[in-house]
Amino acid sequence: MSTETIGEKLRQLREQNNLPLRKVAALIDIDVAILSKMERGERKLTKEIVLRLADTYKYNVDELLVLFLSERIMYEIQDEALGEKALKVAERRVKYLKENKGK
Amino acid sequence: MSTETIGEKLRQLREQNNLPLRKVAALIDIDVAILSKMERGERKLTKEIVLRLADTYKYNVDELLVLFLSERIMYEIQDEALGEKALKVAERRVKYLKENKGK
DNA sequence: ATTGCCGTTGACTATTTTTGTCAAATTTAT
DNA sequence: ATAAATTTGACAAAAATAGTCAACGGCAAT
Repeated sequence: MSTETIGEKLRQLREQNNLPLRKVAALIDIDVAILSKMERGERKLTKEIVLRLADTYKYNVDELLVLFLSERIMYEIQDEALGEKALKVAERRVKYLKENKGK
Repeated sequence: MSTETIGEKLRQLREQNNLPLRKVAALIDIDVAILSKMERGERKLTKEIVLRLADTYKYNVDELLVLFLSERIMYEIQDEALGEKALKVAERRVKYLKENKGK
């Protein structure tokens, strides 16, 4: 199962491409320090950065985005006893909205 | 199905208790304007406020918290095509973490 | 029409969180 | 050892959030 964080995944991709932080940071136009922190989960990623990295590594964007979003979701319910219930409710509500989209 | 927002739910509860914003705001120690905005979804609620309101209205805390959390979750994936997938992945990951809690 | 009560709105400030920049320190590889 | 790569922390800038306040509008009763 995909138990890795998106940061770990991104570092893995970078290493597979044999690219140093320095180069990737230059390519996607952010500071090396920030990229380093993002890979290690010390800084939050943004959707924009994820997109640029997917492009840089030529990797499946959707897979990365799902990982990215799921992590943001998990962040919202961290340490919450009712987290799982909230997730289920959110799912039902999203589905409901979709069915009745546009009213 | 619970299709209402937590703001709507809270307003409903307040009205059922025949309490004016003014009084509830005083009870939970926030400004009337803020409470008004929270009930209408113009301002985000905080967990703390939800707890105080549940207490004020003597209403099921967990139900309100789940509603509150699910809304925060939905906020994270709003307009995201991959939202539902991300929710499912988040669920699986949360379960995984739970099973291996404490490592 | 005035008073009183309730809720809404917007402008403003303060506070907190997030983001960006940089250089020094540490680690890793050659 | 030295050079490249990465990590770390301090600091400033910017953005998001939260709080305060007063004016405004609706409505009912008189």
